[in-house]
Amino acid sequence: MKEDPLYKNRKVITIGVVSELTGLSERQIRYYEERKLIFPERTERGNRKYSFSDVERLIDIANKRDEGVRTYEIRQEMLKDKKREDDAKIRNQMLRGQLNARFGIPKGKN
Amino acid sequence: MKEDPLYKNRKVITIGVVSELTGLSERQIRYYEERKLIFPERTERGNRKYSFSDVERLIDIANKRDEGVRTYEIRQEMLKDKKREDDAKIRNQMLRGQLNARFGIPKGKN
DNA sequence: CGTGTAAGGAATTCTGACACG
DNA sequence: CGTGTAAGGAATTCTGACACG
Repeated sequence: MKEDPLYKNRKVITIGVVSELTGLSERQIRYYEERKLIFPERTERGNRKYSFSDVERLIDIANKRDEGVRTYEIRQEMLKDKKREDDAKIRNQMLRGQLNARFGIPKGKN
Repeated sequence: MKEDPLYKNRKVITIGVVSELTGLSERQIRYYEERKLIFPERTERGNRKYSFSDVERLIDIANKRDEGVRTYEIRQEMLKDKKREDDAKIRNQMLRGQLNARFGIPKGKN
């Protein structure tokens, strides 16, 4: 979908730097992964790599945790948001399909 | 000058990842720093951190090296480009100053 | 000049576990 | 549940140097 040069989503930051950037301990960062709140990639030998998006998400998580929200609840919210996005995407595609079928709208920029 | 959320310029990538991203050896990357072609930041204990801009510059450097351009020459080109930019910036500021002095143009963005 | 490599040490990261609560 | 910590090992990074050319 997105272009590759979206620096924001490229997983290139090691956990130590993420820890500095977010103020979270490495233990916390790894735990949030265990709870499926964050999904780093891995280097060949297993070192975690995060994107700027991940860093922002971690800051969000940290704020919610400060408010007392549990990791399970944070995950539920995430899944809800994801569902909304996916539904919106599907509605969009259906609309395009209809328009295209009836009027032969030339394919726009995605 | 620029906003902080410019992911492109934030120095967060370790040399190992930069090596993967550019295909250059760590030795080469450190050498280009020695030759003042690249300027990573350092973590508290001395580990180098690079930005996406740095990665792109390194790829440029690698291409020029492949063409046989020497590091010294690459540096000269860099300095020339920098001077052009700086001169343009100054001309721009002078123009703003003139306009402002004569017509009191409200301060624009930057 | 540009890059490879072996050297030795220090810092990083990883996993699984025990602890407290 | 969420996080700290000590444990042991493996991988990372650093610097200064020798090598070749």
